[in-house]
Order: sequence, then C-alpha cells, then structure tokens
Amino acid sequence: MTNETAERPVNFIRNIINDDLATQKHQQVKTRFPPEPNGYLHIGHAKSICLNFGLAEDYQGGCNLRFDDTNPAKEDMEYVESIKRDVEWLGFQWDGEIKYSSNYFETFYDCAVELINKGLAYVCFLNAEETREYRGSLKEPGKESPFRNTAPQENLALFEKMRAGGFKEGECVLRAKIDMASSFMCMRDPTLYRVRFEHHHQTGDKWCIYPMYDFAHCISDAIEGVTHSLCTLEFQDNRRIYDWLLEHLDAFNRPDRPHQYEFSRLNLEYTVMSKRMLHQLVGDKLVEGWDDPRMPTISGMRRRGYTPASLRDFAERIGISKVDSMTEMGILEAAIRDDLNVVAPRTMAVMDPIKLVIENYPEGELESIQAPVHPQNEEMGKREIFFGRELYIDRADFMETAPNGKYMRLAINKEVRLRNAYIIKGERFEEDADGNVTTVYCSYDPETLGKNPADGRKVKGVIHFVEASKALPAEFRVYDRLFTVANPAKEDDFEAVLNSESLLLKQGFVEPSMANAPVEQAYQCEREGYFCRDNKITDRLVFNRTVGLRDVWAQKK
RNA sequence: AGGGAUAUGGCCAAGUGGUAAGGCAUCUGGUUUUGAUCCAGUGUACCGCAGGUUCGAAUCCUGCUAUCCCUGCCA
Repeated sequence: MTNETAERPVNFIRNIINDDLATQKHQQVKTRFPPEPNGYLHIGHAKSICLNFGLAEDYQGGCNLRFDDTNPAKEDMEYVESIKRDVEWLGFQWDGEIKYSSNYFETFYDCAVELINKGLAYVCFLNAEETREYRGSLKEPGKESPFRNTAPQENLALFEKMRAGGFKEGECVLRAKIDMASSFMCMRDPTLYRVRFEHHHQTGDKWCIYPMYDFAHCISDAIEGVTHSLCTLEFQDNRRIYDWLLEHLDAFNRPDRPHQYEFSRLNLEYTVMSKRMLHQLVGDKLVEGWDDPRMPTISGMRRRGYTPASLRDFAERIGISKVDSMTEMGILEAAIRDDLNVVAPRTMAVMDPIKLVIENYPEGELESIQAPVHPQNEEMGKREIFFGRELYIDRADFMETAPNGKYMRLAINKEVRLRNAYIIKGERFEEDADGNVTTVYCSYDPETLGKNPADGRKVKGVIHFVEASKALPAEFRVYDRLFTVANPAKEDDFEAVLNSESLLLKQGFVEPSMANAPVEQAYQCEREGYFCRDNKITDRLVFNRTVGLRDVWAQKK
C-alpha cells in the first residue's frame, strides 16, 4: 500500500481486509451491494453503498450490484429501476453486468440437490404453525421433524416434485438438517426453499419454488467471488448458517470463500429508516411519495437538494463500527453545507416580501449591477441584478425600532446595507389594519455602491432584496424535521409524532437571473439558506430549501 | 436453559500493553457588503462498573451491569 491509504478512514473492516491481503487469503477485494427490490433506497443504504463501493475503489477491486430477488411476492421492477438510478446518482459504477440472485436459481437448485444427497436436507411436511412449535424456544431445544430422516432418494423425488408444481403453497418446504438444539435459532433446521406460485419479475413463471435469503445469499456471494460480504448487525446469528452452507457445498468450501462481516446500520435522529415505516408513510399519504423532500430516501434527498458528494462525505464522517448508534442531524447538515458553500452560486430571494420605497431615488429609473456569483470565488463570474426605486425586502428584516444595540437590520432612523447595492436609511413606514407592515420608506446614499461611506461612518447590517419591477414570483418550500421526537421508531404509533410543520410554503420573489434555474441545481439564497429548483414541478418557479445557513443569531434569540 | 453482539467527552469515531486522534456540536476572540464562510482558540473523557495481572492497561484476565439482536415457509 502507498501512503495514500493513510488518508483513508480507519475501521475494523479495513483492518480485516488489510490482514486478508497480507496473509494472501485473498489477492483482491470483491464486495457487493445486495438490495431487495421491495422499496426505495434511503440514507442508510447510502452508508452501505459508500462502504461497499468505496472499499472496491480504494483496493482496486470490484463491487457488484445484486438484486436479492428471492421473494417475488414483495418485489417489483419499479424498485429495481429506482435502485439503479440511485446508485448511479451517488456516483458509483458496479462491476460488470447487474446481477440478480435469480440468475443463480438453477445453481441453487443443484446445491439443494447436493445437500439432499449428502443427507443434509429434507422435504418437510409440517405446516407453518407446527414448524414453529417444533422449533422450541430461546431457552428450550426444538424437536426433530418426523420427516427429518426420510432417505435421500425419497427426498430427491419429493424435491423434484416441489419444483414441478406437485405441491401446494405451504404444503411442504425443503429444510437443512442441522441441529434442532442449537442455541442459534437459525440453525434449527432452517427452511431453504418454499413453494410460491408467484410471477417473478425476472424469471417469469419458470419457478414455483423460491430459495430463502439464508440459502441464496451465501451461495450468490460465492458464485460472484465476493471476498467480504458486508451486512448489518441483525445478521450476526445468520453468519452461522452462511458458513455452514458454504462449508458443506463442495464447490464453495475453499480457503478463499466469502466471509460475512457485520456493521451497525445507520439511525438518524428525527426520521425513520425502516422500509416498513417508509412504506406506511407513502401508503397513508402522509408524504407526497418516496421522493418527498422530507423523506430520508435517496430520491427524496436528491429532490431536496442534497448532492452525491455530500452524501458520500456524510458516510465518511460517520464511519463504520459495530456500536448501536443514533446519529445527530447536525452531521448530515454540516456535510451538505460544506459542499454547497463552495459550489453553490449565490442569489437573492425574498420569501416573505414587504415593499421598500427609496424616496430619493429617481422615479422610473432602473440600474443594472454586476454582482459576484460567489464572493469567495471570482472565477464563478458575475450575474446581473437590478436596483430601482421600489424593492422587496423580507418582513423579518425590518422593525420600527431596534430592540437592542446588537440588532443589525433595518429600522426607522437606522442605516443598513442592501446586499450588493447601496446603504439605505429607514424614514417611515405604513401598516395595514392588522398592524402588519406593508411598505417601508427609505432614503439611500448614492455614494455607497461598492464602497463604504466616505465620512467613515460604520454601517454593520446587511440585508438582501429584489428589485420589484424585475422580480420573478416564486414559491419556496421550507422543510423541517419529519418527526417531533428524536427516535420515532420507538413510539407505539410513529405517525402520531409526525411534525405538522415539516413543510412551510412561502410565496415570494427571486432575481431575474433565476428565470431558467435548472432543476436540482443548488443555489445559496444569501442569508436564507441553500435551495434548489424542484425536479417535479417545473412549469413555475418552485424552490426546495435543502438546509438553512448556520444561524448563531437564531440560537441566541 | 439460552445464544449472539456492543459499551471511549453532548453525537459519531480512532486506538489492538507505554501513558486518550479526528469530525460534528458547544463556547471565546478576529476578519467579513451573507448575524454565512474563513481564521485562531476552547473540553478535569474516573475509556460502562468492580476486582486482578503488569514497572506500566481503554487495550490482558475474572466477575458484574446496561443496551441491541435471534423462536418468518421476510430480508
């Protein structure tokens, strides 16, 4: 390894890989990302994707994308398409063709036959309930199935009949003969195959028996030459059957066979990560869909304005370990801000507009100003903004009288800088019957465009604006956390704890330079936050707030 | 009569017998036409608890405790 690896993050999996390479157990690294196509990918999957594909990149190995499609009842092509899209969007390229567990159905069948011939698998006619009773409990051993000692020849015939459609769903299953007294429940003669007369999105109606995850996964890994099979903590017990199967199958019982290692799944505060709950939110129409910008799905976060780079950076920041953890939103937000701060063009938008009239500015005059696209990066160029007698500013940027000496916004008799333009001073204002400010009248200092006052007076506050005649109406969607509690999954009814203010719609204005803002392009609306044009509603200007700017002022208030 | 895991500052997370990295958050200054960014600084961490081994332990041993996972013909 070169010293470049010193730059890489350190974690227990990398330590294992380094050892395996050093001892020549493996010559190269092969990983895989094995989603079941029964839902959309979320930020937790992104963690796994970054781990698996990242390892493959760093060790110059490969990573397969394999759809774990062993349960046709729950799976759908819509999901395989969305998953492919999400992985590519994140910036990863899978090794070779896309793989499906169903590619190997014939091999699985042969493996089952091998086990039957070795007396290590049998067809069992106990029904589901009986099987559960026979399994015993956590503290008591199970009982052996009466079908456990059927002769291999007979099992073979029975299994062939299963494949041929000779048994009804639930009538029988193929089980491995392992140990009904094992302390690992998954080793008490686990089911290998079940009968399902179900149309499969890849294999059509060719099969009516489908392998179980435990049987299919290890063999798929072995077929693909996976060296390090990474999964989450809840599969730790399953590692025993993973190993047992590969050790009892002649073709795969080799020193360089795959091994499974488990890391902890991502838990993020104020959201849920379980597919079941995500499905429920979509199904109950509590969100717009899988790509609702409040969802922790990759497609939702993409629509919200998260970038692939920020998600990859986030994955790196949280690291990999085996500790059950709950990650704060702050880490995610820091990652997206750090990315967008350097790449996002700046713009000005007013989201809760009030009129501002500059009384000493000539009526009917409009001036053009070249404003930097990014104040810290001149190479990003300039954009044209306008200045005139009538402008819009944000309601929150004006008060009749400053509450204290630290107040930095506009007030009567107080001076403030209009961002990219002149210094103005509040003179008087008008309000409606309800006491809401409607118009603020100001004077401006014509000698302060691009420079400070010659007399040396200090004007600290800066507020943003949009010139009224050129302003473009726009909608802003301001998102907040989806739930009101840090760990909604722990609630009896997680939907009861949804944040009713997770979406705020605001009608305001953007500068004319935003007229043709491309979808998903990140902008920083100065002093407001990072926004991007919605990728679904494109016939008008709709902007999603990705994340606000860090706001020390708001924290202190 | 169970078994499998995990416990390092508020949140992540390095560390694998030689005297506790880093990130996020926090707080304090400085710069600033974004109360942003940036820069500099900021933490007495009984390394879950209690014993033990050792010149020396977060790291080894013993015993506890807490939390998570396992009894789908789901993955």
